[in-house]
Amino acid sequence: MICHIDPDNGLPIYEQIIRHVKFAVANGSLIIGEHVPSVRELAVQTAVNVNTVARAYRELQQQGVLNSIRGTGLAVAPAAAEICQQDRLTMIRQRLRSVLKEAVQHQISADEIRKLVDDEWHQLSQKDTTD
Amino acid sequence: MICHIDPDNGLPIYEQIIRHVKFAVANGSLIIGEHVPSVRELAVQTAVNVNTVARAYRELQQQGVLNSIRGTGLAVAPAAAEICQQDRLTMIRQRLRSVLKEAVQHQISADEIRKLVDDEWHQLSQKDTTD
DNA sequence: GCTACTGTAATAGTCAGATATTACAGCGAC
DNA sequence: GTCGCTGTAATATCTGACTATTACAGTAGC
Repeated sequence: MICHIDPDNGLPIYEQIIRHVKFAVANGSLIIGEHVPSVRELAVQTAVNVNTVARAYRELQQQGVLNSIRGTGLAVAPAAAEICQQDRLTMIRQRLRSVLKEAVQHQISADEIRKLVDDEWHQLSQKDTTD
Repeated sequence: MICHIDPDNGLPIYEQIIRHVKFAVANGSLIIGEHVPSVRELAVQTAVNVNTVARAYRELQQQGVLNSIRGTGLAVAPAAAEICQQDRLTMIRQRLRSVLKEAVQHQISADEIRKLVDDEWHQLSQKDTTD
């Protein structure tokens, strides 16, 4: 599992890890029963502290996405796929709503928003394929 | 000037105030030379600490949006309109980009995003008119 | 049983954002 | 000059996010 952390996207690091795992499960990069990277491994990989990864994993357990097998690691829970697929668009939707709320409040027009979205989307998806 | 603060939109309060003022100048709610609410007044109005408002106003001065007339208050600077109109879409664009970046990274399709945007925009603009 | 790996937890420290409180200097009106 | 407003600044305190470090218990492989 490859996990990019973006320090200035507004979300705390542990929250980004949670979302990464959920998205990975949702799109099949992580299969039920599969082990996620160990806290120490992911901590090194993302240049983040062990506790931060542990916190993310702890919350993922509480949400039923991961199962802990002490001494062995953490595996994707049976119910994870359903949970994560349901969350997939909701996670994006919530952040999107917050941005659009600001736009509406300040009389940005629907046309301007659509233009911004298309514009940014285009740039990002190009950048993504060239990475 | 009416200023809504949303504690859970990810942006710090002082940043939200800065943006509010800029948007207000950009769309003509605040005219050049006009006084913004005093730090104490806005602090009470938004249920926020005086220091937080002061910090926002300080940054707005540094950016050339406000002029301080000590003992009298803070007025919208002559250059403000131009600055704020240029910033108007950029402020939205930056937040939008961060959300879309996450979406692209996790294989959300362009169609899904457009649907989300239209959907959320529709709901928000309805809510906005009924407020 | 030893080693090496797991997760988990406690502790202490740093940093940014925000609060509460107090104080001070400048302007304007009376 | 005094009163009431303005911005500005310093202080202490709180919280959440994050880091660094250490420690401990469980599992697997040898």
